[in-house]
Amino acid sequence: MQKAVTLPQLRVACSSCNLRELCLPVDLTGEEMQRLETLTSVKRSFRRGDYLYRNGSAFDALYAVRTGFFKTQVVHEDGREQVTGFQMAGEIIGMDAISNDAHTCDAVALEDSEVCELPFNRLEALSRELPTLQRHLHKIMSREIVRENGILLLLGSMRAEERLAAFLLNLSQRFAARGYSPTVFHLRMTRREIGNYLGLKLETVSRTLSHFQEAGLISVRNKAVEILDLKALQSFFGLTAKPL
Amino acid sequence: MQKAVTLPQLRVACSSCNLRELCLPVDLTGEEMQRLETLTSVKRSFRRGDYLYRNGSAFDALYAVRTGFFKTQVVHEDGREQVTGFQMAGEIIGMDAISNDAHTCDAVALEDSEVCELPFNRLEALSRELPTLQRHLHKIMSREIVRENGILLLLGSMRAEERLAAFLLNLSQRFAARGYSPTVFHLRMTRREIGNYLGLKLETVSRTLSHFQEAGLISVRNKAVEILDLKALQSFFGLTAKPL
DNA sequence: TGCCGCGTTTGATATAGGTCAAAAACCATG
DNA sequence: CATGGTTTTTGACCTATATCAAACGCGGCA
Repeated sequence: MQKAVTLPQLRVACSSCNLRELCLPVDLTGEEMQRLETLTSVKRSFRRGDYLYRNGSAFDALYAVRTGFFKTQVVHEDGREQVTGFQMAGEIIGMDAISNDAHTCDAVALEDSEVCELPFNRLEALSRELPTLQRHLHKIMSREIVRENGILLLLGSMRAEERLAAFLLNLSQRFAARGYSPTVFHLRMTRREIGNYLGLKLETVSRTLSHFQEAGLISVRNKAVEILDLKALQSFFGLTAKPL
Repeated sequence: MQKAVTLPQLRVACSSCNLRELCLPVDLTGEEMQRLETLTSVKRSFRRGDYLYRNGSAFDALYAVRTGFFKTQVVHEDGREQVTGFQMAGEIIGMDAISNDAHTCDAVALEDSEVCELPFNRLEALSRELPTLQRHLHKIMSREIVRENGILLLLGSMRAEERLAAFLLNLSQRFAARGYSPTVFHLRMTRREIGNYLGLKLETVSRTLSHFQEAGLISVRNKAVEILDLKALQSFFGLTAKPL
């Protein structure tokens, strides 16, 4: 395999980025657009397993995933870890760090990935100039709060099967939003990571996926997943939460 | 008991509020302080059980708790509820609503309470003028994300005793920060609400509190709690997570 | 090509916490 | 201060998921 070349820091203007629709979909006039040009950001590459940041790292930027996949996790002092999310292209991470000027969790690449670094001071300054950008930034943070509320519901009151169904459906939607198949995709994370995220042990994840397969809801072979009966999976996690 | 008088909407300036240190502790120059005067907000009162907002309510303001206690909860379509937090004086709620221009959870008063309404448009406009206020607003939202990360850790990987210990210690700290006793306080919520928040059944909450009491860590009598051995409770939730 | 190690699957068994139930304590109300 | 409804406690029992263990399979590397 080709060795990674350490690229000279590549500067990219958000205004001309093809992920902008997902990442910063702000509606700007021509003049405002020019100001957005000033928000150029550095692109950085990561190999699988690399840390984008760690608990305690100094905070100076948010990161937009350009390609690849990350997980974020909080680490308890006794060593226990909790995966708090899986992030894919167009999603923004690092907002946990604003409150303390230091990151409070780890972000790890699950596959070779690239991110855009969005210097936060610059982002704040620009959002003082562009109210629509300001509002968008607020929305992104709010969305993260809502996302976590949803996981709380999962962890606090759903059974293993419901958690897995919700997890698969969520991935499905996000792939679809990026133009990929909502029914056929590859899991980038291990059973252990899925389990950790969902508050389950890896064996339970494996067993539950097998149950889904036996029931004809999905087909799994290692990391390759195909959703065969989307409706059934939805009803599963929704109103009709019956055991298989 | 005296009937609630429906007060004429009382306008309060944040700049002269005695909770400002907790709520909006921004360091402003004299001139900036004058601008903060323009952020006057309406004070509203609630009886126990009243809703401050509901899932679906239109969004136009954040709320700062002035007195009393609230809980926030998300409601799943099948009716299941998940308490996502308990809020006390100086804490700000409603940020979930920014992403959709509508609230995505309920906020319910757990006792007679008052809030300050902070019109979000005004807050945004002012934070464009006052970078320190802007940064503070971002910190508040970030803090909420960090808080939820912590609960994810609780729900995803801690045992019942650890969850309860963490819960009590968290309340203790927050009371202390407001000048109340960190060891003697009244729970404003029921065992069911605590359980719901922590992903446990009310019986488990009750039993676990009884265990703590038998072990001499706390004394509980209904809603009255006294923490007798703070260190032990801490070590409990921290490194030495041994069953009693 | 064959080997090694990690990830996954599956089974057998254990257990934390859930469920069901009943009694006791508490609180608001008339 | 008697009353009825809600909250809490406690006990007995049950179940979903964890734990422990073994076998399998796939992917990377020599």
